[in-house]
Amino acid sequence: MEYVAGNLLARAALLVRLLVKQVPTGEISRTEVEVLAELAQGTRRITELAELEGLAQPTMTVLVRRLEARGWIVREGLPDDGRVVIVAITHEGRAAVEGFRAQFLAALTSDLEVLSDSDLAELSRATDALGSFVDVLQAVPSARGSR
Amino acid sequence: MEYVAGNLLARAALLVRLLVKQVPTGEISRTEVEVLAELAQGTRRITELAELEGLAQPTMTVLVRRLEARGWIVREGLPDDGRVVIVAITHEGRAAVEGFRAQFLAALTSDLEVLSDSDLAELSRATDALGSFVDVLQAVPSARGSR
DNA sequence: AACAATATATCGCAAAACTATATAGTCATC
DNA sequence: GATGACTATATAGTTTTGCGATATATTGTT
Repeated sequence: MEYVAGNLLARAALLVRLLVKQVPTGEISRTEVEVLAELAQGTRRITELAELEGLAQPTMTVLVRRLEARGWIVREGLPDDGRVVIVAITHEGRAAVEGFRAQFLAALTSDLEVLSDSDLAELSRATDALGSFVDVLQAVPSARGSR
Repeated sequence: MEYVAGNLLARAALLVRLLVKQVPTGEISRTEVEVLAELAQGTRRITELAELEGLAQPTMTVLVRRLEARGWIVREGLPDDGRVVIVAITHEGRAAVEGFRAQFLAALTSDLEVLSDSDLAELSRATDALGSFVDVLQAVPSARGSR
């Protein structure tokens, strides 16, 4: 447990920086891709998105506005409740996510090729493990009100 | 390979944001901790540090200056070469890293406790895998000149 | 109707990183 | 041993990305 606590964050953060550096990110920011990827699984409210991504609500409002301007998402109202904004991904949005992934894969291929099969398998497992842990963190409201 | 390329970055980045959010970072920034942790393994030049951390050299210059002001590192010249700055961690610097880790562990414990033993073991493996991959990325100079 | 609560939007600001460039020191060559 | 190319670090200015505080609009409650 000490091991994980002492090293996971640092390594994950460093990994992110190094990976980002490899790819000429282009038109779309990392956070934007993540939001789009989240939306690819279904519509969300602004606040919901913010919580899932670990961002403040005002940040998400602005981000969503940007995505809308580029035609990657649409904002719909909820008939029952005029305050709510439902965000849904568009076809163009899905295409943008796919495009980013393809570009990223291309840029990363040279790095991944260096790895042995077992290293790659290990990295794949690690990807799963991170996903599970993210789910845990998203589930635990921690210092927020418990919804 | 597509799986890793498509998901690793997004999950790692999200994990970082969620984890950071859990800890009242306090006096020291994440990047600072990482640099100190790197220096705990031995002295480095400014440029070397920047490359290892995936940051631009001017960013590292400023960062190192901040760390020096707090007494966490010292800057030494190289007798042979007056241009070079050798950065070394101090006892206080090591203590700062330890302090951060302890604080981080405390904040994270509630999250890690939720996990089963096997999940935790998996996360530990993931931490290793990330470390290895980071090593690979640091070794491949990619779009830079090959030193 | 008045008031509290909720969802989103706006505003101003701060941190952290970047690019471009300046400065200072070294090395090679003449 | 002076000159110019090269290298290591520093400085300046800007951009990006996020935040907190607060405003606005809508809903629910008494």
